[in-house]
Amino acid sequence: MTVRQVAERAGVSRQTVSNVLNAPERVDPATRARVQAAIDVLGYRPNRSARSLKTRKAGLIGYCLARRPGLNPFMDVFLHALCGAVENADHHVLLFSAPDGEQGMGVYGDLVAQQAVDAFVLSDTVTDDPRPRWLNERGIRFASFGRTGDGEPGPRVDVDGATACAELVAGLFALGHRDIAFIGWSNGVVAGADRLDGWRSECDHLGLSAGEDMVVRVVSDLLAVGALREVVHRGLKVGEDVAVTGFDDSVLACAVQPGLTTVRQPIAEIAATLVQLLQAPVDTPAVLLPGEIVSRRSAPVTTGLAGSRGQPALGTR
Amino acid sequence: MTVRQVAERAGVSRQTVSNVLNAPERVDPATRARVQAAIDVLGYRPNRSARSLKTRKAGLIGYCLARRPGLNPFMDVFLHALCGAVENADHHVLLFSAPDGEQGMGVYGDLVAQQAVDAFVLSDTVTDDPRPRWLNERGIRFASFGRTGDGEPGPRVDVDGATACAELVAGLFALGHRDIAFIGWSNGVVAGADRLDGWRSECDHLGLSAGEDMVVRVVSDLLAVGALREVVHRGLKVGEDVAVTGFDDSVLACAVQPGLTTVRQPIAEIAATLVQLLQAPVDTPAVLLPGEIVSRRSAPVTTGLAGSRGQPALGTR
DNA sequence: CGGCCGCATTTGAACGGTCAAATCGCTCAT
DNA sequence: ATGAGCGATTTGACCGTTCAAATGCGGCCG
Repeated sequence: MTVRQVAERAGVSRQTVSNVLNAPERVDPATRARVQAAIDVLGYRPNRSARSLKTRKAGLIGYCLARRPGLNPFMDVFLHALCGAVENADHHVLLFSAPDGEQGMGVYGDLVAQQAVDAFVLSDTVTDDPRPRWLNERGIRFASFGRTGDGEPGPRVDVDGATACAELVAGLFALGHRDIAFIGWSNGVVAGADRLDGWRSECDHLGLSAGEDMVVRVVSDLLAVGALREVVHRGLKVGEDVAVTGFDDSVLACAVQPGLTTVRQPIAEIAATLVQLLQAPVDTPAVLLPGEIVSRRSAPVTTGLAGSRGQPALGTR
Repeated sequence: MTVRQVAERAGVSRQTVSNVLNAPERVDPATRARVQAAIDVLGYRPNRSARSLKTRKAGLIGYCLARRPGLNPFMDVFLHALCGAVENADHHVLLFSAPDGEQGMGVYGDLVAQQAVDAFVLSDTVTDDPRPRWLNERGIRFASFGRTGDGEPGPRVDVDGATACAELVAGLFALGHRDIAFIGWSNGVVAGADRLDGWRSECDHLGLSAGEDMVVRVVSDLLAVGALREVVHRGLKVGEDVAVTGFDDSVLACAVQPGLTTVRQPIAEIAATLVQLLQAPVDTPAVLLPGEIVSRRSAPVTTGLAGSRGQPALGTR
């Protein structure tokens, strides 16, 4: 099924069919309807390869899967959102894998050289991630999801961890807690630096201690579950004696007992923004989206915002 | 960077360059080396669109994301494995989403009509999943991962749930348990029917009761976690009074306390097999791969197989 | 010495679109 | 009546690769 066959059936030339699809306003409404009818009858769909060859656009966005599967329970839902957002732009997501660090860049480069993808979406970025710089140096379009170092080039979007953490601290304060510690990843990891900042500034604001002795560096659901378990182990009541909060709203958060209060990431917006940013200039400032605090029993904060009650923990009817 | 430029630099014709890449044996070793050198120097990578256009192969395998993100904790690691297996065949994975049921098939059809993908890998199949039949009727290549109804056409691969469940029952029996129930999904869901069979036959074999009153229909980690929690709630000791096993070896399995004994799915083999099966005739019988029992504290079975000890539960050093 | 075979390599055409420029048919002003 | 102007449509060329057929070139045989 080609453009010629449609053209023949509609009694027009191939270019007119092409125009109906790509620039309908150039075609006379009557002709347009006739061509559209032919397209519908024949079930014609333009060949992607042929179109790509001429337009020099693949219609695909590359996404590299994290090297450590299973570690990011958030990835599943993120991919889903990304896929949807990309499809809204009449593109698709091409998955691939690559070695860690600098040497993995060859794969990125090859994909572009082969014209297999038009741009990349980066996530799971690490400290000194070579990707933003490498891609930028070669003029390859991309957009990052969170967690890149501040100096890194390229448009990026992230959840406003600072504000969300500050709100969590305020919420815990309102519950009567006065000793609020911060457990995060090891010092080198970029992720969560802003969360630490948010915790610290709100603690300062409320006159609470926020020294290094209070920083153990868990701001992820995975780490929070570990903390939660330790609290139980010591015979303390979670949500009363000790409140625990996470950061992700993964399945884990509602799977554990008691349900974990976390910050839900506005994934759909994140994905949509990423797709927009693929068109944006490299020097576009980072877009920060607000996270939504989801209150569960591990720290029954009230956020004052409507509709922020999370799904109940699993298994409790 | 085109095949012509490489040809010119190597002092040969374009076709010879093409042959070096696609049929090296047809080219004289000396010429081949010269061309290869030119390719390396120039960093030439063949244009995928142009190649696709001529060969009528997209070099992409379509994979539809499950409509319910977050429900399948296994998906993350599966996608990773699939991606790797597909890349070994010099292809890539194209992600897409589609509405449930019959109406979603339009998306599958369009992708093929556009020549955007060569074949599909199906997973997350449901009862009366229209996809195998629909694709088969149109001669579209695909391979399914588990859980299709028995009558469905097309090659498929699955984990041998029957054998794995039988082994679990035997392991529990050896631990002294005599009342072994089966909790599974609701009756309609295809998934786990074989697991139920395995449980039943081994119970019969050991002279244990396996009537309908013992069937509650959890053979997934998610369900197992619920069961586990209920046991704790009733003040019973998991792993001693009551043993609980799951089926997936998801992150959940080692995140809960005590760690959950489950069946690890041989994901890499599954993915590799799926890719192989894409070339196989539609009437290829289903490939069953053995699952590996991972013993944790929720049911400390000994399987007699070496190396089947799972990662320790999270947080226990 | 001419013709034939086989291997290595080259040439022409085609894959299915889209871009850019050309053409067509009308209207309207000169 | 002529031609400029304009919108709608068509034609020619090209994107980069591979297939199929053609060509060139030795060696071998008769």
